[in-house]
Parts: sequence; structure tokens; C-alpha cells
Amino acid sequence: MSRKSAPSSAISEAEHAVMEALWDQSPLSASDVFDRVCRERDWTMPTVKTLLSRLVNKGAVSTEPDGRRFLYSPAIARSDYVGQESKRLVDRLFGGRPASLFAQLAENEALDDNDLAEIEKLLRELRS
Amino acid sequence: MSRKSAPSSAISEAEHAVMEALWDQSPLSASDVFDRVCRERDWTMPTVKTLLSRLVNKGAVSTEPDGRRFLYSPAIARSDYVGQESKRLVDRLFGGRPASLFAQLAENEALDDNDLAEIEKLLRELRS
DNA sequence: ACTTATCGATTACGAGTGTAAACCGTCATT
DNA sequence: AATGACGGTTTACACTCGTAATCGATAAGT
Repeated sequence: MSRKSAPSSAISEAEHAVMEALWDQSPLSASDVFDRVCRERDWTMPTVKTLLSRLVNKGAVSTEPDGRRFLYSPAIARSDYVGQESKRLVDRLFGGRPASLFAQLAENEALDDNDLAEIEKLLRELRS
Repeated sequence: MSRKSAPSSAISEAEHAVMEALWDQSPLSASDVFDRVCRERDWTMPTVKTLLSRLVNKGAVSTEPDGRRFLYSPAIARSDYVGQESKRLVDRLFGGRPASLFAQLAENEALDDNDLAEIEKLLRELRS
């Protein structure tokens, strides 16, 4: 799974909100996207359309004609995007060492007991 | 430790490179910063000066007069910055659940044996 | 067929960013 | 005292981003 065709440019913050809507469900019409996205961000329809266009230009969203309008779908997998962004952060701030990120989160008390338990479980699974 | 005075605006990518130089050693003169930064980024002196000014404006760098010139030092701790950025990523991409980030890195095979061992060690320390 | 509601496309515009030149004051050297 | 080097400040400029209005085509209803 995963094949990046042409992520041309990076997905911005606002664009990311649109991507989340599409990752949550797709294909969606522009109005559908608007309905979903405006629950979180206080945007108008034109704004959503602009973001959709830019995402299509960037190759992050693909379109499929549906009668006179378009249906939009993500063209990149969420896991790819998320993985890419995570790697960028780890590279930029932690010299590429994920353990340092982990240490940072731990030191910052960003990890509660639940998180620790989950991570422990994942670790055990990885060890097997 | 850590008191953010007025991070007014966010530190950008290019500015971050300058911050790294100052976190690595400070105080530094503008030329010193230039010497260090231009090893990685192909910048000219004016560019470095602009970035320094912007960082001073943002309150991320403080100045100290040294004769006729200035010496620059970070005004925010690297650990604060890094922690803030990490949290932003986790919130944005992982719904605020650090364990999901961890799972992502694991699944992406971004974690080698060393990383796993280190994280395990950190976990054990946190448990005590 | 004519009007209207939709929808995508084009245009807009201020703020921030990357990158840098030009300007200006001052210290040092001749 | 004049000149040049060095360093900070101002200005520049193209591009991206957030946010949105307007335009133009088309489908649908009357």
C-alpha cells in the first residue's frame, strides 16, 4: 500500500483539514466536504473550494466526474502523509532519532498512563 | 525550567536553522552564525541577517551589545521549542494520542532495534 | 426558451516566508 | 581628516497560505 504519484508541493495546515474530511470518507462532493469541514473550521464555501482546487493541483486529491459536478477523493493515503510528516519532524528536531522524540514527550509529561500502557503493548508486539 | 516571554509568531523553517546554530553555541555574532549556518544552507550574509532580525522581533532571540556590534543568543529553550512542535504534530495528526505516533513510526519501520531498546529503557525508567 | 440555482474556475488580497540587495552609521586605518 | 570595512536596518520581491468574492457555464425548473 502506498504510492506517491506527485505530491508536488506540501499540504498546508488548512488543506490538511480538507484531507482529513476526505480520508474520513470519500468520494465526496464539494458541498459534502464543506458540510463536514465547517463543523471544525469556520469556513465559507468558496474557501473550501479553493482548498480543494489547490489540493487537486498538488496531486493530493483526485476528481471523478459525477454528472455536472465532481466528486473528490484523496490521492494519497493518510498513513503515507502521516508517516512522511512524522519523519520530517523526527529528522528536523531529533536528528532522525525517534527515541529522542519519545524521550521528549516523556519528559514533557505528554504521556499519561494510558499512553505508556499502549506503547508498552506495541513494544511487546514488535518484539515477537 | 522554561518561560516563554513572547513567541509572538511561530519560528519558520529557515529561522529554525538559525536557532539550531544558536542552541549549539551562544552567544554568537552575526558572522559567527553565518559561518555555522552556511555549512548546511547555501545562504548569503544578508539572508542570515534578515533571519536574525526576524527572530529578534519574534522574541525568539535576544541581543547583547558587544562593542559596536551585537551578540545573539536564543531567548527560548530548545527543549521548549521542540516540545511545542512535537505536541503540535501529535495533536494535528494523531488526535493528541502520542501512542498513535509511536504506532505509526513502528509500522513505518522507522524504528530500528536501537530505537526500540532505548524506548524500552525509557519506559522502564518512567515506571519506577 | 428563460431564469435561477449550482458548481467549478479565476481573481483578489493581506500576511508570512525565503532570499537578498541597498543604505547607513561607526570604528579603524592611512 | 578621509576612506574603507563591518555590522545593523530598511526595502524588495516573488511565492505560499488563509480566506474569500466574483465570474462563467450548465443543469433544472417554469
